[in-house]
Amino acid sequence: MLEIVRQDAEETPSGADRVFTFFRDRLLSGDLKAGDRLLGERELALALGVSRPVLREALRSLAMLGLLDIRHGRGAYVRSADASVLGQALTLCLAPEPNILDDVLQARIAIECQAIRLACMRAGERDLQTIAVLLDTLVDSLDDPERGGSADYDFHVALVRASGSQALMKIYEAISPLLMQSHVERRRDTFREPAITSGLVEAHRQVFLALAQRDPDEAERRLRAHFAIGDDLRRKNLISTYQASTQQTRGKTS
Amino acid sequence: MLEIVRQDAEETPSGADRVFTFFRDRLLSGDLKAGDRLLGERELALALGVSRPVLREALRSLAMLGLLDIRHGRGAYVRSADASVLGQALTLCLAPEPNILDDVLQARIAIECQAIRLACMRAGERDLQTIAVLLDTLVDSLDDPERGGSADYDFHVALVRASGSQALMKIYEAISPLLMQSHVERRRDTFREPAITSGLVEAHRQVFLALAQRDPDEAERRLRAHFAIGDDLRRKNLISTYQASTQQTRGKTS
DNA sequence: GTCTGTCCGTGGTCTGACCAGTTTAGGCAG
DNA sequence: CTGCCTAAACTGGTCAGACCACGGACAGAC
Repeated sequence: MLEIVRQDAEETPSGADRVFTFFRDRLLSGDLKAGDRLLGERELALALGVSRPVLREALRSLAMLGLLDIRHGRGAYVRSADASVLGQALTLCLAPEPNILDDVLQARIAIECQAIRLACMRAGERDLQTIAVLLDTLVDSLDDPERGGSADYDFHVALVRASGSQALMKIYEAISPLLMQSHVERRRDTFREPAITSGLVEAHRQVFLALAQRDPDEAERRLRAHFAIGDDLRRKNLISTYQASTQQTRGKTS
Repeated sequence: MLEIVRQDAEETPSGADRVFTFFRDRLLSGDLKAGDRLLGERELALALGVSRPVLREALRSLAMLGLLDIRHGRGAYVRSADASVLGQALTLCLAPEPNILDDVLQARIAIECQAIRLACMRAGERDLQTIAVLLDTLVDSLDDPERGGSADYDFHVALVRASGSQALMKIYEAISPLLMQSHVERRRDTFREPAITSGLVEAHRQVFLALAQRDPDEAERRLRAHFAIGDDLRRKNLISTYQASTQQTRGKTS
């Protein structure tokens, strides 16, 4: 059957907005797939009945949202959905709030705890193998804060990915940039103490073990214990910082 | 051969992008607060050294991201961060994925379970009172799918809010529109059966009780049980649908 | 055959004008 | 003097046409 799309005159849909929603809906419905190339700006403007500046405003907005990849001299291409935009949006939303770092950490715990429960039920053998490899990497890179932090992050990402939930994964990716902010420096301050790092590895191993045994409750408990340790560490670090124990002057007491 | 010194020493920051990031950073740093009014387009264009179309592209992009509220004849005003953009972005990101509804439900469970744990520790008396009131509302609106669904939603939102975590709250708001899609119809199909609805209320009550007693583990367990019931319901509904039990033909078996 | 330079199509920008809502200030009537 | 009503001066919204800058493709020279 033939459906005539009528862009009826609502209340001031305002040209650029019309074009914007036009393309957004095309993207949502799947008419436009990632990699598709759009027509030239002049042709599009003509086809949609708007001037080029207006068309450009809409296109630019779509590009800002990460939906389009506009390249000078090449053209505009549809880009696959990207979580980075999500992250930016989240950052903007949380910008005015204080104590965002701790808050985002709570979101992280939320996602991971649910993810590992799902993973216990749905993770495949390859998922477990991947995580096991990352666990080894974690052990191998204990003395390197850079690589160690990266391995740590990869481990947790693999955990979330093993849940098989795209929604959890996307949200996790979205909060990752916020997470990074505090993660690296925190690790930089603690990696030197062997008791801590070895405990860290042990915590990861226990989480993995519970996952491999497909025990959701146990896995979540281990994971929460792992986070609790980090929380303790952070608290102690805070205390020692404010106690003016100037013996370790490497950190900035900002 | 006069060599004219060009001011753009960078690598194609591309006018509109410069303006965009300029304002975005101002918003992030707090230089621009919600409610502030921007200068006129002509003045801004002059001040930033770009033409009006370029300035407009940037402004329009910011408006699309929900950061600005541009009104014809009035001017451009800074808008407080809104979770609706987050929701849109998430929708866009998850659009190409199948089974988004179930996935988003997993995210919801993740957020709520962590939220209630935090709530057990941080909820104030007024938070508990609010939730108690909503619980009563829930009881009072058992026979109305519209009001009942709304009360249900409000109850869970209050739960998350009681966690005191803005990050959890924002993410919850972001996934809410996705949640709504499946929530209303699901409830419409089940509200008639008294056993279910009464069980539903009981589940909510138990969650609240555990929260009031500040017992994180118990609260999470109750909450998970509550979700598990919904899951069971959905599964049974699915089964009965595919068993061609045509006695209830209101639902489309798309 | 490869390299290179020119050409063409693309997005990027500018200018200047005009249209359309919104506010406001001034003038006119009471 | 007070009140309303109109018109001017904002504001953003749109348009047209032109030109610049970048990238790739083709054709010519080596």
